[in-house]
Amino acid sequence: MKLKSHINDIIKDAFTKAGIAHEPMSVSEASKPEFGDYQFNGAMALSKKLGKNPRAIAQSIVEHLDLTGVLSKAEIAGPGFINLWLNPLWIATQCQSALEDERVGVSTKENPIKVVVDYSGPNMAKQMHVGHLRSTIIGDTLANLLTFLGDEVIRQNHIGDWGTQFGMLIAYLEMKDEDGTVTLKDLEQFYKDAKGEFDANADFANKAREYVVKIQSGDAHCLNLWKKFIDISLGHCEEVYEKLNVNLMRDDVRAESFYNDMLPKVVDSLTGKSILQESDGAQCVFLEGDEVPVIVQKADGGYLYATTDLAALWYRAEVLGAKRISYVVDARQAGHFKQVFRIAKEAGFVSEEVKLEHIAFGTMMDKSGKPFKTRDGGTVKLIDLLDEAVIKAKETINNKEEYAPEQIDELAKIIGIGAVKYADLSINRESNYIFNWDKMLSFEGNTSLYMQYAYARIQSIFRKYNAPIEGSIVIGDALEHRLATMLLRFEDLLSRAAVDASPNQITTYLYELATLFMRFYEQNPILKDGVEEEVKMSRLQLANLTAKTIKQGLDILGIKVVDKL
RNA sequence: GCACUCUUAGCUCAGCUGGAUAGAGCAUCGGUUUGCGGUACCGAAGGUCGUGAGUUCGAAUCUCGCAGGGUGUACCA
Repeated sequence: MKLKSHINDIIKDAFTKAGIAHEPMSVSEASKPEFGDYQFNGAMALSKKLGKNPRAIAQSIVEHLDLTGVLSKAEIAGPGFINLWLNPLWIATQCQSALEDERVGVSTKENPIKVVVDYSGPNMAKQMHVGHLRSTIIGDTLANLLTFLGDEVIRQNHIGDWGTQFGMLIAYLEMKDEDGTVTLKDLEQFYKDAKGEFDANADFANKAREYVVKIQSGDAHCLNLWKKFIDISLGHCEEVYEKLNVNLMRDDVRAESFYNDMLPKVVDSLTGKSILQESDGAQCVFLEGDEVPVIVQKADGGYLYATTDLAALWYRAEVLGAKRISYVVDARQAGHFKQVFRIAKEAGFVSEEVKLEHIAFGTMMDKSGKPFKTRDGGTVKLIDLLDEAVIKAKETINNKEEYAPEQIDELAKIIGIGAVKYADLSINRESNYIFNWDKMLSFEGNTSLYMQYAYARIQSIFRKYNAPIEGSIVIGDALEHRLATMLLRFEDLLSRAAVDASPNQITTYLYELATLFMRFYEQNPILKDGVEEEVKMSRLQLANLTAKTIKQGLDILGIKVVDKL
C-alpha cells in the first residue's frame, strides 16, 4: 500500500482543479493526532509564487479535494496547514486486503533494478571480531529489504584472501599440519604463533617470503595450501553467519584474489585515459581538490586496495550489470570510497547513471565510550560475543520448567542473537554507539524483547481463541484508526528505509507499531466478556495484521520471532 | 595544517524532502490490577537542539564563522 502516493495523487488532482500550475510537495505524516493522519504544508510555500494569502490557497485546495474515497475530512489550520483525515471505511478495506496478502500489502517494485550489496568482508587471516558485526548485519538487512521490495540483489562478500601475510600463514600451516587435520580453531593464536616463528626463525621467514611469491606465480603446492587455509577460515565465518541468521553463502564470496588478473588492466586503461601520473615511481591518480593522490600501483609494481576496488567496481557495473552498488563499510573509509568512486566514474569504469554509495557506519563503543575491546585490550571475537548473548538471553526466560532443554537453547539463541542485532540496527548507522548488555536485553524501550513480547502476546490471543475468524475490519475508536493507519504505512516506511539504507527506520516503525498496539489492546478488549462478536472479529484481525507486520519487519532485519517466551 | 564527521532532557537515543507547543526509553516521582501474557498501560517532571550570525512567512534540519569531540590524511587493507 503506497499510502502517501495515494494521498499525493488526490492533492495533485485538487491542484489541477483549482488551477494551480505548480507541482505540489509531498504530504507528510501528521505531527500530532489532533492534526489528523497526514498534513499538506505546501500552501505556505506557494504563497509567494502565487502572490496570494496562504490560507486562501489552502482554502481553494481544500474545496477541490476529493473527500469521497481515501480521505474523509480536511481542515485548514494556522497559517495554512491542511490537515487530512483518512476515511475509516477505506482504511478498513485496505487493512482487510493487506491481511489476505502474504506480503502484508506491500507491493513489489514496478521498475526493479540490479543492486550489488557489498558487506561483511572479513579478513581470512584473522577471526571475525566485533568490528565485522555492523557491516554484516546492516548489509544483510539492506539486501533483505531490497529483495523484499523486488530488486534483484547480488550479495557480495569481498573477503580479504590476498596479501603478504598469507605466505607466512601457509608456511606455518604446512609445518603444523603434518597429518592434515588442523582446524585453525583459534585463528588469532595461529597468526600469533606464525608471526612468532617468523620473527624467531630466519629459515622460516625466508620460506614465508618465498611462499608469497609462489602463490602469486601459481605454484600448485602453495596454492593448495592457500586454498585449504582460506577454506577453513571461511568455514569459521560461515559458522558466525549461521549463528547470526545472516544470508551470506559460499556463492556470494567474491574474494580480493578474484580481481587479481584485472589489476594490470585497470592501470592500463587509466593510462590510456591520461588520468594517471607517475610520482616517486608509483602510478598515481591526482584528483582535483585532493592533496594526496590515490596510488594504484606501487613503485615496486605491486597493486593496492584502491586498484582492487576499481576492478571490483568495473566488474559489478559492467559484468554483473548493477545499477546501484552499495558498500557497507566502516565510516573511516569514507575518504577512500569517495576517491575510488570518482575515479571509477571519471575513467568510465562505471557509467554515470549507476549509483555508487558508501553505506557508512560508526564504531561500536564500550560503556565508557571507548572502542570495544577485551579486558586486556585485544579485539573481541564475534563468535564469543554471540555465545555470551545466548547465555545471557537464557537468564531472561521465565518458566523454564515449561520447556525441554533443547527448546530453551533454541529460544535463547533467537532471543540473544536477536537482541544483539536489534540493538545495533536500531541505532542510526552513521553514529557510534555504546554497546550495553543490560539495555539490549531489557524488555523496556525500543528493544528486541519488547518486540518479541508484543508479538508473543498477540500469538497468545490466538492460542486462546483458536477458532475461525469471520467478518470484516471495522474502525471503531481513534486508537484503532491510528493503529490501522500505522499498519498501512508499512510500505512507505520500507521504501524510505531502502533509499536511505537505514535499518533504524524499520526498528523505529516497529517499535511505534508495537507501542500503539499495546495501547490499543489495553483500551480495547478482544476476548473479554461482553465484547460484541463483530467487534471481536474486527479486533482479532487488526491484531493479526499487527503480528504479521511485526514478523515481516523483523524478518527483514534477520530476526526470528517466537510464539511464546 | 587540510578534509570529513559529530555535538538534541541527568543517561542512551529518535527527529524523513525546513513546518504548528522538539519526541521516546532508562533513571526520578505518582497512578491503573478479581490482568484477553502487568516483562503491560497512563500521568508528572525534565531541553535557550554546542555557540554566534545568515537565508526563509517559518530552522534541530539549509549556509557561513567559532568552540569542543571523533576519524582520515601517498606506496597496509
